[in-house]
Amino acid sequence: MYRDSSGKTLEDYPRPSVAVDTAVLTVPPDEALSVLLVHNKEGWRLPGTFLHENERLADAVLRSLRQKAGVTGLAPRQLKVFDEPGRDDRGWVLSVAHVDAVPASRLDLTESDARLVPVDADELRGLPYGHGEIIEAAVAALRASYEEHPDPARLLQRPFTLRELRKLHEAVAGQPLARDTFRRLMEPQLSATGQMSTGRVGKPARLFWHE
Amino acid sequence: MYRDSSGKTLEDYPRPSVAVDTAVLTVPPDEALSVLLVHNKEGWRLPGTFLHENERLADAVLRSLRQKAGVTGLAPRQLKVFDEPGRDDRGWVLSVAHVDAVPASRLDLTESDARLVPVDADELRGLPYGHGEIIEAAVAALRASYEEHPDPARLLQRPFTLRELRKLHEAVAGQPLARDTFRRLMEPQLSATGQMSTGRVGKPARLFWHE
DNA sequence: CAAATAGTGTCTTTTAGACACTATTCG
DNA sequence: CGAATAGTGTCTAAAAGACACTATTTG
Repeated sequence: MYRDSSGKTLEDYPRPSVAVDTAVLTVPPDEALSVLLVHNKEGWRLPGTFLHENERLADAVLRSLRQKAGVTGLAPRQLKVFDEPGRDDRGWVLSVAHVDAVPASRLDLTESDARLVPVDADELRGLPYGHGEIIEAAVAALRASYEEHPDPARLLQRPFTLRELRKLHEAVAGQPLARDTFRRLMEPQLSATGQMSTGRVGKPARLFWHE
Repeated sequence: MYRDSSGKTLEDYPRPSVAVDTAVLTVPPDEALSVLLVHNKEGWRLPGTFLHENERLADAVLRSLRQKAGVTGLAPRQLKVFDEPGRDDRGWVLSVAHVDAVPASRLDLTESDARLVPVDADELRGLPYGHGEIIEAAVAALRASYEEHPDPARLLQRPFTLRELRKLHEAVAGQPLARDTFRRLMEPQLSATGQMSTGRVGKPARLFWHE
């Protein structure tokens, strides 16, 4: 047992509880970029949990998402630590905000108190515990990661046309993107599968994949 | 006192100790971008401290820097949380890494076990507790902030010539910068003071200030 | 055939980089 | 005067944006 110069151990000093809260972002088919909210006694909020003993923060995030949205296999990224004393009336609580993105098809919202809300909804401005601020930072982080790369969060699960990729980017960016500029930036980073899209109106498009 | 569904309070669950560690970056006159290290029983490391009860993380950073380098009035920025169990043999310790930048003239290294080390020194690669990784992230964050703006960390304390500003940017970037491109980017963001530099060889240069 | 979409080419504008030239000061 | 630095102009190359045109499919 480690003792400091006054003979005390770390356990003799007060310690905060540590929580994780996560903005899970997704793009449902033909819808806008949305964030996952869960319901508890106090209202709608980001999914979160308290850190267990000797658990990694990322593992606590995965545990909370498995329980609250039935989703697994994510790769959460830290955003920032919320440390205002008094922000949680249960006591001294630090919260480490995270962001992650997941294909909408992998979220199971059927039997849980969970739903998706578009990230520009007014409702999100008023969330307690700084959760609105977390969502803003999460959206900014996702937008930055999509700015230069085709699909860093792997939101597309199978080969896609340039149109499908552009529609995804437009949902993430929240604004339309020029077709030719988009193609010029993305095509060099993609590999053609050799197959073509079928079924819809218009000339069939090449299907691409990346990495 | 808040009690959960099993009647327990937050204090009944195990909690980690929380520390802060800070990479303090500076550019001494005519030297390279450097980081502040302090000495303790185990060797050289980044300055840090344990978070006190109900203290803000930024305040813990300021407290540790006041004690260990006699510097005040900084504005620390969070980088990331280190959470590997077992990273600290004193027990379960989370560490929140921070970065800050300060004019070299404001550091008091005379009577403390502290020194400045250039950020590209091999010695920094081997620091324990992920401190080498913190320094890399801190340098990247500082470089990103100087990429587009004249002096976001206020490392220049009085009016400066474009040459002085460029030398600062070259120290931060770790590489030479083209004179004309640099001027084209920075001059629109500066205000001329109307005064000129004196004393050195060459044509006197205009002195600028910003904000 | 009309509408919709894919694929490609080209022109213009903007920006970044390279370089050249003149101006002013110190030693 | 010569070296060093400031200030400005200009040419070129690269990138971004706008637009036009052809090709191929569905209904």
